Amino acid sequence: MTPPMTFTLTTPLYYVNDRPHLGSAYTTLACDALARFERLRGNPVMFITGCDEHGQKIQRTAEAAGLSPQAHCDAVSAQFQELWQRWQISNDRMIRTTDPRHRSLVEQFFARVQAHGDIIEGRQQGWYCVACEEFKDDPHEVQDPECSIHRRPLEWRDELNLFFRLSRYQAAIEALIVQEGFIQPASRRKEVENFVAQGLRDFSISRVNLPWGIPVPGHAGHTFYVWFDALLGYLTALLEPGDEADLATALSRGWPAHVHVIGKDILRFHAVYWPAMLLSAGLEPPKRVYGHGFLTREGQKMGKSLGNVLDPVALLDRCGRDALRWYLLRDIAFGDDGDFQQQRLVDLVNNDLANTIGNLLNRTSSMARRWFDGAVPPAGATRAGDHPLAQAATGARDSVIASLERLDFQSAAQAALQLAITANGFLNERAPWSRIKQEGASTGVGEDLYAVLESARLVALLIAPLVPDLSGRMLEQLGQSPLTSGVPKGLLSGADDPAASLDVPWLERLCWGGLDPGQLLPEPQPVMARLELDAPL
RNA sequence: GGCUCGGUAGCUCAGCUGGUUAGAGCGUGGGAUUCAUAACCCCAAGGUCGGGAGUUCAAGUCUCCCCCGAGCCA
Repeated sequence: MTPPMTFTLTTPLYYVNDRPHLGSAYTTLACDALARFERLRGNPVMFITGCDEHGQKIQRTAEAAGLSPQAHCDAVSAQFQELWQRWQISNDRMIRTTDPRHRSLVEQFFARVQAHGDIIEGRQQGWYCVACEEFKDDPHEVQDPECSIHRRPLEWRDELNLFFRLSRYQAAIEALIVQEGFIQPASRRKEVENFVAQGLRDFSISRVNLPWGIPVPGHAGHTFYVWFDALLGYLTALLEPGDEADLATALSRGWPAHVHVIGKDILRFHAVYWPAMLLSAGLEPPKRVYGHGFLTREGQKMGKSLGNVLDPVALLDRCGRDALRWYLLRDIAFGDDGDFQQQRLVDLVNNDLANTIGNLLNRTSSMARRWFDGAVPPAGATRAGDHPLAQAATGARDSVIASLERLDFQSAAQAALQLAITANGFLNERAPWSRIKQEGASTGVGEDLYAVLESARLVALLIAPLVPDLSGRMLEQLGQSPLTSGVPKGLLSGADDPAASLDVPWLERLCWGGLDPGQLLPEPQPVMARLELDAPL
């Protein structure tokens, strides 16, 4: 048997121009759920996140703050690092493009592209937006043009640059992007197709007079354009801690990536420029690129000027990990734009997590303990797969897995939730609290409770990739061993010992009937507190 | 200016190739219940499906025009 291929997934490499915002947390969070899911089903995972630290914008921001660019990058990337720890993001890597090995890999990559004849010299003349780090083709205003996105003045540049011959990849990129599933969600594919159909033009990959960047070998005074070096961070990140900075080595550690998850704004770079660069260097393009939507807040764009930005750190302190993860993943269709609404957050967390799921476990465990010696009751025939709740559980499991495979966290969450709703309905229908008073009903009541406890166990397992903490607390209440979805490879005792093998694999545990009758149940404690927000976030 | 998506109950959205009284969740109102985190379960109200014209026996569902919003490209 061949070992399963490493599932490599990446977040954007966040630009360290400013402190992390909720959007970055949202993307990373979704990737974390996906990474956990893949680990749970037994695949080796390489979950990469990191920071993009070069470019003029960063240089200027650092200057404005009276810091060296490096000191500025150190400070901001430390904030990202800390944020991911607080959110318990299970990334395997956190790459910074100022990593010395990165520079070496960029040079090797550049050499390959150059050897392929895809680097030419040219004159770049035009209006440049430092905030976009991009040349603009045709500004509206003839005098004092400004960037339509950033509302900042454009700067006139006239310099000799190196160009990447993107135009040679017209056909290759066209063929790539029409592939079903390469660009996701499919609704965004057209946009890229239109762009490519207009004809790909060579783009400049170097800058002069910009010290804060990686020097271009053989071209004194030139540094690489950030968009040339940044995504190579994904390759650098593949290196093991002790590896030499060698491109071939990196490639052997999990390339191509299964999916680059990015915000919709940078889809073009990931779906067009980057694959072309990879092809030029003789490397495989990623299997898919997923451009997710953006978050607004109470219907409005978040921005410094409006003063309505949500600070991910403060948010976490106020609401907790489970609440935020659940709300963001369960209520917002990942591919679409979504609106962050405080009331909605509270409603869903309390309804879904505290009332429906948490209370289901609580009430059932309480009854089982009271009437069945503090333990899981005898299952009788309910342990067979034809019980109505067993059927519901199987459906929920299939749906969760299928949904997560297509990054549809919303459907996955709803499928798991539906199982809890069904179990609550079943409980009400059977009314064990009334039946237990009847003579000789104990066996039947026990079986009903078994079925519901078993459903709760499966709900706990199903929500593990989405809300691992809550999942863990539920399993604990059921006397079950914990899952290890969040353990990056490097932190496992044996490097070759995938998390899944530490105990019974997740997929096996997802089978009906796994709960052992007689298993002692701890004293019920609410697994999810209701969220009370007295003041606006 | 060109192109692409949206505009369906208070809110967020489902409604496939046109076909009986337009659906879900949340919110709201009511009922039932007591095992449980004032939780669970059941029921109800609420929409001239952005506007107009057209095709059709029949249109949120197709065609055209207009209005509004978002986005990509220029």
